[in-house]
Amino acid sequence: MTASQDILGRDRASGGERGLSWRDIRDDVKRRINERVWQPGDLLPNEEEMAREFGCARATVNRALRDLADAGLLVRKRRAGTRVAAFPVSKATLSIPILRLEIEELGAEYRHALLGRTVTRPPPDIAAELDAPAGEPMLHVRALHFADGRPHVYEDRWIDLRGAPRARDVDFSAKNANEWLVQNAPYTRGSLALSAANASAEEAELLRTQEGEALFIVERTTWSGDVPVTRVRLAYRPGHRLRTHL
Amino acid sequence: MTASQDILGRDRASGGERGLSWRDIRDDVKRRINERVWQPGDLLPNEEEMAREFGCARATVNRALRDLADAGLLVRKRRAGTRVAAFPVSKATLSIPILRLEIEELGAEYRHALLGRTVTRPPPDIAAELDAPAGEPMLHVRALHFADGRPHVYEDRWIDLRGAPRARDVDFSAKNANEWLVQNAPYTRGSLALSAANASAEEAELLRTQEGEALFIVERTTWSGDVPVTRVRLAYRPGHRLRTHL
DNA sequence: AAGTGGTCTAGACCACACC
DNA sequence: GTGTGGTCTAGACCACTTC
Repeated sequence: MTASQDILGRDRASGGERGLSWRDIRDDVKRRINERVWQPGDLLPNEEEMAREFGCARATVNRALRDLADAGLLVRKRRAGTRVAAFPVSKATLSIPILRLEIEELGAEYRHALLGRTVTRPPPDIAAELDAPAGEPMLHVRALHFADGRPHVYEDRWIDLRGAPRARDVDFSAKNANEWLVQNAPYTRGSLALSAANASAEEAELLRTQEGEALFIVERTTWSGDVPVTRVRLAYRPGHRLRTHL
Repeated sequence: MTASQDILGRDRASGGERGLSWRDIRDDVKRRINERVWQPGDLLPNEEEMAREFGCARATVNRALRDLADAGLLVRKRRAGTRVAAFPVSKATLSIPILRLEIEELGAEYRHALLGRTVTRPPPDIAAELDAPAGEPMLHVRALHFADGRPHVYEDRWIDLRGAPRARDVDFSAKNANEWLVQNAPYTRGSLALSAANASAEEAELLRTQEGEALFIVERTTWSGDVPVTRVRLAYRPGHRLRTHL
């Protein structure tokens, strides 16, 4: 049996069947981009050629390059080939767990308080955001979520009873609306907006801070097909950071 | 030639080779979860069985289920099988382009102004965040980015000259630091934090707003291996929203 | 020990974009 | 038309986890 080396310098028996893993290839391509062997805008060899160079199947190269393209490092087009992105876009994935888990993962004790529950017509901006008829009454739920007894998030939520009819009969003082909806009102699409806002007098009092303090705001709206499900505005206590890695 | 129907009710010629696409399978599984055929926590059939049901190769089922697991809808473990996530985590992908493109995509004209460029020792919190020696001098760059002549973002950036040595000789009044670094100082890992802060007097003046206004803050730190590259704090003008979909 | 997902292979055809 | 990535297949072996 003769021995050979693949492009990464690994010894491979010539009779060996299994080549490099797609992670190996991904990492090597990433390295070449970082070391500027392939510069922004450069055209990479096609998949077949890379498969030959790496000594693996084309599907393996495809998996590796697809991964890098998903990460924003490569731009792939049929016929045009694969290029290093001219401006590699940082893509960060925000995982947004239910509030209880978010707080418990901080090592804090979770508690919530229902502040209000009414069925009423939402203000026009809320109805418009949900693409709902203006006159449609919705369930309006307001709650405060605590971490170790301190107010952590103020939740202001509108629930469309057509998208989540069973919500009408749920006791949201026992099970919070956030958690109930995640498990019982699946959505097919949603929008998310992150911003900053000065605390109103009411928000300041609830979050035990001063009026005007900068609050981190998360607004989420979800639909099931074309039917609105829910729209929520979360106001976090001052100093809160949403962290992730790149 | 006889005809049969696959599980989705499509007619398939019995001699036909090609089954459903992984997207078809993904969508059908997603539909069953939304319609609560499979409920949170439920165990799904294994890949081989699903491949038989769908009339496709196991690899195709794998691709579909892997996609749903990446999206947070399924939890997959070897030997234990595939389950519907008990608390489907919303995962949102934030694409963070360079500031010029972000502004141009709003349909606005981009311009930037260099406010300052010095080589000095960073304050302790910056050095700590970067895991850099406290005494190490860094390049400190401050700039304002305009959209249609209005201040849009205030950028306060520290550049570690060990991670990006060539930055010392770049004219950041011609090419902004954000763009230059993206193309010339690749990183292997980074952290991102989103928060809210009240505008300082200086920030208010630069962004042409009032002191105390709530500003949306993005802080990004990147390293190349263990070497710090850069740390930037972006303060957006009041009202800015970072949007994405779920 | 056994069952599950994870991955790789070799080959094939397809879809799209550019010519 | 032609070249590229996109996907599917059938089979195989592996890695991990639970039994």
